[in-house]
Amino acid sequence: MSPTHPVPRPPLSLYGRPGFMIRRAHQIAVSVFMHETAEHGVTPTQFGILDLLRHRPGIDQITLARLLGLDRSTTGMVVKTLETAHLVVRITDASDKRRRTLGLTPEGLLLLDRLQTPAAQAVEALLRPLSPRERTTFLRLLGKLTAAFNATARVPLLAVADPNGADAAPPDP
Amino acid sequence: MSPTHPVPRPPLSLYGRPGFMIRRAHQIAVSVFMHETAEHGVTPTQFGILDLLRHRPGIDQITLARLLGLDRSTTGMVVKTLETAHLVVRITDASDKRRRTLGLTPEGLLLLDRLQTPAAQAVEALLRPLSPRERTTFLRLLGKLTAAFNATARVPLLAVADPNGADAAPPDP
DNA sequence: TCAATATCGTCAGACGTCTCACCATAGCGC
DNA sequence: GCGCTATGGTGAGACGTCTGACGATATTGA
Repeated sequence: MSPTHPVPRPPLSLYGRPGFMIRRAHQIAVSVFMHETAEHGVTPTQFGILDLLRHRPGIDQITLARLLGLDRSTTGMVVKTLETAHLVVRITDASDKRRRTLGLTPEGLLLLDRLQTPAAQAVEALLRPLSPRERTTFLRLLGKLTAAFNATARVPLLAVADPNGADAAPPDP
Repeated sequence: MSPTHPVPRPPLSLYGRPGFMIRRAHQIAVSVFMHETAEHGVTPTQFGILDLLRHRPGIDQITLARLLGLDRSTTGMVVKTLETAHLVVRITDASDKRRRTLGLTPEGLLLLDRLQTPAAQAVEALLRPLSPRERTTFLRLLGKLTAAFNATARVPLLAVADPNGADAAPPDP
């Protein structure tokens, strides 16, 4: 029979599946990020939270979750980890005791600064196989695909608009 | 320097990151698959194993893992789940007692048949936001990106010949 | 005012995923 | 034959992720 594995060669329907390749791409993206930021010990998700918190300090966990496209449980768990690591603080909102407003600690901010370069390198490394033109196309199509599901997905992202300006953004009069 | 944040930057640098969008795409792909196949109670990974086992019955877990781009532990765990569900059988290889050759049970094969339509619908639903031309481009770039990492990724896929691949597939390191 | 509903958050359970450590078996070289 | 190394497989631990259930707090409407 086949004592040792023969080199495969079969036409596998699986390999043409977008879901399969997207999983692979995700796996690779995480791996590349972890490799580039190895010395800092953060995950892509943690980085995402830290990054968002710098831009939108004082938001609560639910808002954070919607901004990142995560569910409440996941967000709460990761934020707790970051709190334990003293990178993030959670303060119960006095005017709404259900809410816990979030913010970066000085250590969190420092770490985020240090992550800028490796994070950018991770992006560069991930897209290296594609030409500049292909990168643009790939990101555009990826954006089109994901954006189309924001309205229907289980956990749609919050519309992100408005740059410039301290306040604005959320509809909070 | 100490980049004290005046935050004149775009609101969320995160949203342009490929890693972030790929995570979203993965999340959406899984969600769409689960929705289309809800009545059958299988996950994309389980489906991948079932599908592969039909094409390559008798392979062992390690080969399966490499074909799917998964690590040994994950594969072992998922296969065990499938075995418990009587969809897959594991037989210790008489000539190499370390190996456990895998195969589909009649139930597994039947389930796989029933999954063909919903799985195809999941692919269709996932790609619906893109035009036919964009779909081709997207899949080509996705394939190029993932293929480029097969040699360097932690868990590279085994080389698999593509029936009618346009190009890509640099099978020479 | 008080009850119904909505929202924030947590917990438990499930699955996927990776790494590291370990066991059992094979193969190889001396 | 014996040890060394390679390989198939399992288990523990960690993290991310989702769903469903539940408690606490707000808001709203009769």
